[in-house]
Amino acid sequence: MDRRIMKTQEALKKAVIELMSEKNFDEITIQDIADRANVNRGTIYLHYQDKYDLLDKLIETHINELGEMGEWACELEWAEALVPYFEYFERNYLFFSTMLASKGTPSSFRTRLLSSFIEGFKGEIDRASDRNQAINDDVMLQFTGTAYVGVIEWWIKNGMPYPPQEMAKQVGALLGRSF
Amino acid sequence: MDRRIMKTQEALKKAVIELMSEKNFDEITIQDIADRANVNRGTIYLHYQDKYDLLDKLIETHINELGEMGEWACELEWAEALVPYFEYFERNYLFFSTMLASKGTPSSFRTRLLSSFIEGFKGEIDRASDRNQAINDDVMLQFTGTAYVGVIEWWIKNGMPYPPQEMAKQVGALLGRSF
DNA sequence: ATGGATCTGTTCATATATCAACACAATGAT
DNA sequence: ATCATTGTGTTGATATATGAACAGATCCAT
Repeated sequence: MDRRIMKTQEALKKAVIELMSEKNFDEITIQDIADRANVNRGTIYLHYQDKYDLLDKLIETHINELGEMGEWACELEWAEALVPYFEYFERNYLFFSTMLASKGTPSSFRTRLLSSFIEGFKGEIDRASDRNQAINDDVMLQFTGTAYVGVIEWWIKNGMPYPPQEMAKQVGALLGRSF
Repeated sequence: MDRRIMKTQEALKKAVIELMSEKNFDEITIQDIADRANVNRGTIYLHYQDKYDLLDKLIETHINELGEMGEWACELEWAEALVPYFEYFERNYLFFSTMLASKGTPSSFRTRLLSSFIEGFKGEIDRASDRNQAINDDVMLQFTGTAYVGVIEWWIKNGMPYPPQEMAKQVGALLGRSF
């Protein structure tokens, strides 16, 4: 991909995140975004339909990156496999805290995140032993998925009180217990 | 000036400063700068002759900005007039510390800075009273100029042990005493 | 010294970003 | 209601940045 495209899109996404942490998404104008990103207003339309599309693509980008990390980290123990995730959350703190906090966010981010996790969890259920015999996939996935999202949400909103490694270890233990 | 030019040049200058704080100027390659600035190698030649020209313009930019601050701040007491200067040094800490530290820097930055200050000091000498009767302009300017540069150099190299306001007050008092 | 590898400075065709201008919609104050 | 203001999305001409390729220079190990 052309360097200019990357730079422009990065700047735009960063700008939206920053602005959303300052005011409601509705009151953010295209010109605001352009100014913050130091980009011509028209340039935005070369990449996105409108500000909703921009927000959408921004979210999608992160969901996708999380998804790809999953494939990469399979074949690992939970406690280890989770480390890159929590590091990712930490690295993109402003994004996650904004998206999880912002009320006016269209297309609830939390919901999309949950779906993504549930999708990733499929195939992790231990059907070898019979301890999960009485538990439906639906129930299992919903249980672990919401649990996972919930801890992340708490961790982010509370300013990441523990380091990513620690979180990975503890949440990893709990997930391992559930599946 | 076109936004793209500004962004590119900013990125390039930032890249040079960073790289110079890591290795000797001689061993910095054009490709290094391009990579660090996330810019095509050829783009550099659209703005500068070579890396020496880039470094030169970088220094010139700061010298000029300092010069313009002088005109703006005249008609003020020294202690107040110096505040924006020290704030400027603080804001561009990496630049000044690198330029003052780097041995391999061609066209000694310290010398250019001194000339600039001496130029700015002209006209500040108190000829109204007769306490400076026996002192030549040359001597006065060289004295105060090197003193000023010296304190700045010390302040920067020692990690700015006092806040800019404090430095402005103290150095302001000393300069006022001299002129 | 010789050859391979890296760096330099330049060129070209092409892609992207810019600015200014436009018509139109939405908003808000009088 | 109306008018001025602000925001939106689009267009066209132009400026700048890009990547690839080139020839020559410099460096370095053999």
